[in-house]
Amino acid sequence: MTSNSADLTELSAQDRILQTAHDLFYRDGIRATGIDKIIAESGVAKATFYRYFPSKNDLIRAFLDYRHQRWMNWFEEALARHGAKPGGGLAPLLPALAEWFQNPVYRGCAFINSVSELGTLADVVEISRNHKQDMTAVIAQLLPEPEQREQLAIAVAIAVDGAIVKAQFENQTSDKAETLAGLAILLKVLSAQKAMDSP
Amino acid sequence: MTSNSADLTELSAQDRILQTAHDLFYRDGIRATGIDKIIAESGVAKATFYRYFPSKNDLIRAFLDYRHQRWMNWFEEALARHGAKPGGGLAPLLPALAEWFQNPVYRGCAFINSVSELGTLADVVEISRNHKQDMTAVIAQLLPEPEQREQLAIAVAIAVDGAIVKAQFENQTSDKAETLAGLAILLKVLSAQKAMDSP
DNA sequence: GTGGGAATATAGACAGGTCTGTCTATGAAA
DNA sequence: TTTCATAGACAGACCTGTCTATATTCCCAC
Repeated sequence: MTSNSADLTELSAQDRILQTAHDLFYRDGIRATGIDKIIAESGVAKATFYRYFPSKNDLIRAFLDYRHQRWMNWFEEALARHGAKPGGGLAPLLPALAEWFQNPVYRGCAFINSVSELGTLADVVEISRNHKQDMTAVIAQLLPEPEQREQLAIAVAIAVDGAIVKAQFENQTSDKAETLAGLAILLKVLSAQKAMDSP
Repeated sequence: MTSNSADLTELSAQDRILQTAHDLFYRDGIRATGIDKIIAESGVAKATFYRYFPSKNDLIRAFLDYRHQRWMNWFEEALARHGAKPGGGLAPLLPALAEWFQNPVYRGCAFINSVSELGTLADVVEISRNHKQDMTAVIAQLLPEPEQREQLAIAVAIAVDGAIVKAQFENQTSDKAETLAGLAILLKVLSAQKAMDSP
């Protein structure tokens, strides 16, 4: 999920804007990033910017959609890399998330950040809610038991979101050990949930 | 934890500013709230504002300290109201948090929101980290086992933070049933953790 | 080959709004 | 008189969005 800003030259103007906005919005915050900065760093003219994104709010929505796509792709790919199979259990979650948390550009979940920052915009909240639902659906695929799978997936997603937040509070250069240890406990007890409930 | 804006008349100018800022920052966001709006709603003059808060950043820090105090007081009081005793277990957590999540002005955790919005300000992150440590310490008091109490408290705090975030994504007027059900599962399995580990 | 038009792009001036912070003038209470 | 307060003008920075002028490339017709 690294963004290679050096590769902007081969992209269309629209993609350059979107990728630059993605990086700056994620790093510094949406409101903290003026459109002139995006324009300067993506190397487009103002008229081009407004051709593709008629307003900043349009760009914000595009950013969230783009982020959703990228993140979901990464999430599923990282889980698979760590051995995920349908119904195979929660084990791949921890190393996959560790990968993300330990990325030097990590600054939490773009959707949580956006709702925090722009919670008064209904479509930001809607997009973010949908993102979390999709994340929860992927987690549900990991769970072995069809019974109460949805409920358990929600509980796991809550644990994941909590870890995402806590990792954001840890020093950026740290290995997020405390967060990962706490999440490990949660995933362990949630995995053991079925053993307890099985007759 | 209701703020009664109608009671501002009996407060000092400084407290009026602080309380007004608290309400507006929490409701709309810090950057979304200009100082002129705080000034207008607290009924002070600009010179008075700057007498007590030499810059907006000073006000933000004061807001976070004030919020910390208020929230921690509420948290401990709500747990006690729901039957909390040292070592008495996690049961009071769910109703206490339900109380908060179901408050019509609920908009998540001010500290999570602030880090999301202003993550580039080091002292905002520091204050927020300290807040979470204090919250975790209160949670630790609920746990019965001295062994691994710190680790378990961290896991519980992660679950709580996840629920805080998810409740913010639910519709503001809803009863946050999905979040509370998910959190209930987490607290149940975490509470059962000791039973599993005890010989 | 040349010229013209269309499409897309660049650089950036400009208007108007919002924001933070500085400051003046005045008023009220002790 | 001192202290603390009010109302609000003002400067400068930043922001979003509108618009002008210009440049480049491609395609087509002559």
